[in-house]
Amino acid sequence: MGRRQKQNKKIVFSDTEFEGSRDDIAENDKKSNENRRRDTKLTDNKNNVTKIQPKTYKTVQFDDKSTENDDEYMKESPDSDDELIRNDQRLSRGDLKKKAENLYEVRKSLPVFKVKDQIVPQLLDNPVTILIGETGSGKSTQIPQFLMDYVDKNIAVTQPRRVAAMNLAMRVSEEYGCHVGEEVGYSVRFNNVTSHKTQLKYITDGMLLRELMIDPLLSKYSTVIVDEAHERTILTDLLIGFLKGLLHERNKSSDKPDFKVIIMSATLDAEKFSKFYDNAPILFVEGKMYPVERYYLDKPSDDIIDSMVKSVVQVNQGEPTGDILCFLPGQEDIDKAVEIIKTIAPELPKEAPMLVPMPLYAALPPQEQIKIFSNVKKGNRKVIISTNIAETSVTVPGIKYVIDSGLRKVKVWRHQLGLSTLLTVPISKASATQRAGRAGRESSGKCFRLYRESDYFKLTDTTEPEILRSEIISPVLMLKRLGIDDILGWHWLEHPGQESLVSSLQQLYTLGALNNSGKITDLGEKMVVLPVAPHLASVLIKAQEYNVLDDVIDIVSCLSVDNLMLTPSSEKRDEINAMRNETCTLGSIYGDLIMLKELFDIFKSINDPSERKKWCKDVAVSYKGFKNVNRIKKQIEDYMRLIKVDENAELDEYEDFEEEGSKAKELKIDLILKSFLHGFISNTAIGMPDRSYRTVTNGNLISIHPSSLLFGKKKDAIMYIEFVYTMKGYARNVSAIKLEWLQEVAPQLQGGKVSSNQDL
DNA sequence: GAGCACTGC
Repeated sequence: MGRRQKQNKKIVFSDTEFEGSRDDIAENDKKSNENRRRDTKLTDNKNNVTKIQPKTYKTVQFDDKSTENDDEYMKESPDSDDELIRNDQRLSRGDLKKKAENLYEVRKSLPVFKVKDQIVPQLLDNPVTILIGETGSGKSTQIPQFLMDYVDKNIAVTQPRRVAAMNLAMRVSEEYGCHVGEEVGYSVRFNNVTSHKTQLKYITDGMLLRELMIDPLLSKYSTVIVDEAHERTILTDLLIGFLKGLLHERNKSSDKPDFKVIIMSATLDAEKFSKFYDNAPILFVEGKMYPVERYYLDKPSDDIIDSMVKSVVQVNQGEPTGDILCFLPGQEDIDKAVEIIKTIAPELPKEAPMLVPMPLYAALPPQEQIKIFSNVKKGNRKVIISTNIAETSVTVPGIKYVIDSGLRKVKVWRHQLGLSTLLTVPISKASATQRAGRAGRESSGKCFRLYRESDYFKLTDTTEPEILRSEIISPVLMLKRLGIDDILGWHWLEHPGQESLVSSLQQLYTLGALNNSGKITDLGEKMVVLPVAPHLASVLIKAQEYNVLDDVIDIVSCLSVDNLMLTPSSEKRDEINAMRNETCTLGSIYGDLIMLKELFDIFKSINDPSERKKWCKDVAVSYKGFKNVNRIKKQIEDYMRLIKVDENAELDEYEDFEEEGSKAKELKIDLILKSFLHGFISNTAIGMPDRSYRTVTNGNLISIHPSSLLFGKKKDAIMYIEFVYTMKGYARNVSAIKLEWLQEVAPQLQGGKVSSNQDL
């Protein structure tokens, strides 16, 4: 390449060597932006690329909360995210106005505020605008407020994460001078804080899609702003696609367009969005980041944990105060690294700060996660060792050094095989920049990359959009709900590929969501409403027929909560397994679905919160998780009433297993499992004489996952909710089923594959 | 016979 000039600088610590380059991130990103802009002009003259720069640009230390939208996660010790929301309801209108006036001074210093007069006319003149706002530009908080003065009807600003939507609404309502839920509000799952007054609504993209399913014209809104579009989640991609059709629909009748779309994104992907929306203009606003120096290894690492630990020690001895953030791909690596640092920390030279390692990953219990926000003793140095969660979802304050393995874990869906694989893969350049940027939020910092600079140049520019490597049954059902017949020819922002789409259509047909001509059925309309995957939605509807809906709702709710079952440490493993088998007498025979039901019943039966917590600890389940199960259960019950599958079937009075005779209990369990079998008929396997299992669909070898209560038990046939491939094929959330049920539930299964005569 | 990254409804 030779594009960049280097002043080499070496830091040496045993066999970990960094080759330094003095470029900082801001500088380098600026260069690559310039390259991109040049490319745009070269390749597409019609693209109107406007670079807007603040007239008077000076360095200002921004209030963290005012400039970014992904922060403030888990600062207290909440049972649920919603308890994070500060309560400002007691302030008078006058006090609110005063507060807003004070905040106005801060707002004025934001880069995007300084170019307000240049941006706003552009946004007003075009039905679609692509706004590239770098980190710290203030785009998420300011742009929507600018527009409030000009547009009729409501503005929706979408966010990929709930916490971001809630915090942005909090902040912007303060700036605006109102209570949350008045002129400025938010809408996320379980929480709709809006009123008839609300003009500006921060909303998760999932919630807006849900609104779109109910009102396909989004007639309440004049403007939809899609924020963080560069993250390319499935839901954002879908939304961007739907909005394209909607622009056409809403603006075709009148000369004056009444519907506006703004795509806000970090640096990359601008051209793609612009082309997708018929060469929409691109605006560019610089952000505010402190410089981050980057260093590379001069030979590749052969043991990433070892290199990570050595680098931590090296930074600790060679660099002034400031905490360290390390990126490793997964929990196992992180736990190992933490252990090693804990062990060696007391042995290190006393001149350097004492290292205090802390793990950070989503499966970590909340009380452990919160520790990363605590202060360590003077003279100590925090070392946070994290997964990708610290790249976007959690912002750790006080970070001055980032050490990046350059790896992440990614779940890849193989639709041909109907299984998912968890792979460790190199990150993208965009991701590497984002990780490094975590060191430059409060002051200048340093980033040490545990790979060579030549390896960096080999990385892909951006992370592959999620839609290309995921199961897309639910998106396809949404398209069908909106009456889109030609799924293969739809204007996908990223076309998922024919195979993936055809397989989704076939599965939806098998579930009864589509008819022979590929149109959505009544059942499909009901499934799209339920806040669970289509497979589970069909299970719920079948359960109502079998009159076991309450039990199945409980189980489905448990399945909807991540990290409900905690994985005990290796020393405690046998003890916990024995305890779970003892506690769940039925689960130990029938499997994990019934175990979940038993555990949830016990959880509900304990009234005293501290006793509940103790019980959760004993059987290694998440307390917070079960509280979420309760909320999801209530939501599903509401939706089931809404869609009224069977007028005659009513939600039963709650009865738990203990109150029933053993015969009745057995029958009920059969019906519960049969309900699930209707949704998961292709996730079944037959027990072989050698204790292995072979899938019904294609005879592949499959093993029961060690986390299952049925692990090591011999059954005639099993049904599983998920099929993952790690060291080998594993079935997760396994239940024992009777062989004859397969015939009963799916006679067409005979002789192998589920057939489909659907005309595609 | 041995282990799952991150979100969203």
